[in-house]
Amino acid sequence: MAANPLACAVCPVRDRAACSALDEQQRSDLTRLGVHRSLKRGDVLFHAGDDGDHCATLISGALKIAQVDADGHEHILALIHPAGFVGELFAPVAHHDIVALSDSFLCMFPRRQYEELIERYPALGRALLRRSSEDLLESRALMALMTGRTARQRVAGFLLAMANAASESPCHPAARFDLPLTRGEIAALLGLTIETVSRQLTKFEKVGVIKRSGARGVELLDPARLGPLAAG
Amino acid sequence: MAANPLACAVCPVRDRAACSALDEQQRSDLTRLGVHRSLKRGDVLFHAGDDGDHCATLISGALKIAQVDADGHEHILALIHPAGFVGELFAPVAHHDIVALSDSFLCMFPRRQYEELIERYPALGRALLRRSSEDLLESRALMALMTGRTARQRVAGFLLAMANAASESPCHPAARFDLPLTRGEIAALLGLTIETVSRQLTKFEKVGVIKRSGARGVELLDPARLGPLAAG
DNA sequence: CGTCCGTTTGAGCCCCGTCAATGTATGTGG
DNA sequence: CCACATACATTGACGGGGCTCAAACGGACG
Repeated sequence: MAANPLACAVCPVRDRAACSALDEQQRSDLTRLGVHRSLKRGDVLFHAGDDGDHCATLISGALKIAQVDADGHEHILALIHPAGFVGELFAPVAHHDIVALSDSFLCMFPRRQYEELIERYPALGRALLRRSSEDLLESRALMALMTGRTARQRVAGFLLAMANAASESPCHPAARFDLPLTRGEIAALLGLTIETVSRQLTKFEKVGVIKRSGARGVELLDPARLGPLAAG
Repeated sequence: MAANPLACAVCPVRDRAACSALDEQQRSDLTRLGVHRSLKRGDVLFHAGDDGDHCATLISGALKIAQVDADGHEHILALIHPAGFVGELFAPVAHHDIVALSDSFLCMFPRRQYEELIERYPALGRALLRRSSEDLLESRALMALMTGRTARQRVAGFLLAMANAASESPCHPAARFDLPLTRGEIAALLGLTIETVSRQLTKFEKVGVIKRSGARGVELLDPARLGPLAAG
């Protein structure tokens, strides 16, 4: 957890994050508000019930939006990727836990002052609206992935989604990547159990669709066959 | 499907919808753009793949955001209630089908001109951001309702959600209401089959938690017992 | 009265959750 | 360096909940 002056000039998400809607002059106002913060895997950024007095932009790494139900089981409601925005501008307290899935790096801002900047610079508000709309689409895609689909379809769909997220170009999936999630987290995301996820992965490996290296590494040997597995 | 001049003065959602962020003068600009439209149950407002050249505010009734998967099964991704906003401002084409669940009434706007109005009146953009954030929360609540829960828990949670939506005051559920969804639509929303939904409802009635009148009517005899059913 | 559409109910089976044991990687202390 | 502890992953056996297939029921409307 470190705090440094921001360095937008070399920021890897400077032209994808919400702040990219601002010009140099406007961004310097934002710079004065924000500080960097780094998280290690497992670190909690916000806790459900916390005062929602900060928000942030993810620069690198990955976060999960999670919730623990009455039975003590964790449900993962969404993943946040670099350039994503974190924080609830309109809720008095946080609804969910925000936890780092891998070592991560963020720009953090005091919420109140960030909101003032939205009023001062409408382009920032429009950029956030765009991000929010994209998050909504992604959330609905995740719902479609999970609703009324078998374990095989969910795991196949998840692998495709992770391959696309790992790739720089959004059109073609990466052939080889590391999962930022444990089996338990995959299960919590897909609404399955650890054992079922594990069994599906072994099945995929047995039929030659993927190859596992260690617990996290995945290589897509036959991406073309994964699509049909996810659909049918 | 009718088109009339707008009558904001008597609009039932005039202080909850996005346009409530505008003053009289600004709203009159919006009025010039929009027309009313009424839908009957089953009417399609937007089709997936359509040019996203219109957006709308729902005045009364209810809509579903739906998608048909490769197997031909419909998945319902979200419900839209009065004062809700419909349309994708940042996508070239519609991702989902938007269909009326019951007879509905909307304000429709050409998207391009609506976007211009957002640029001219930043308060409108902020209101939409707020709505979008709320939709996101709702979408994630629906995910939590469905993930890793039994059929009984899902149907119980669904009944509670519908009772709250049917009530005017969001705190207390309505004791008696009509479901705007068929069994098939409930199943498509909860990720179950028609048969399972039907069986759960008969079980609830047998143990005296609810009473059914016709296919659509539901009376909550013992709302206090429904919460635990949904949680545990 | 008859048709159509949605709902209800029943019978059987399979997928996936539960419980349990084993395997593997990493770190810690002697 | 090895023994040990911890955490995560894999694999197996078993049972139950929900999906599939199938039939009967009920209301709306001509």
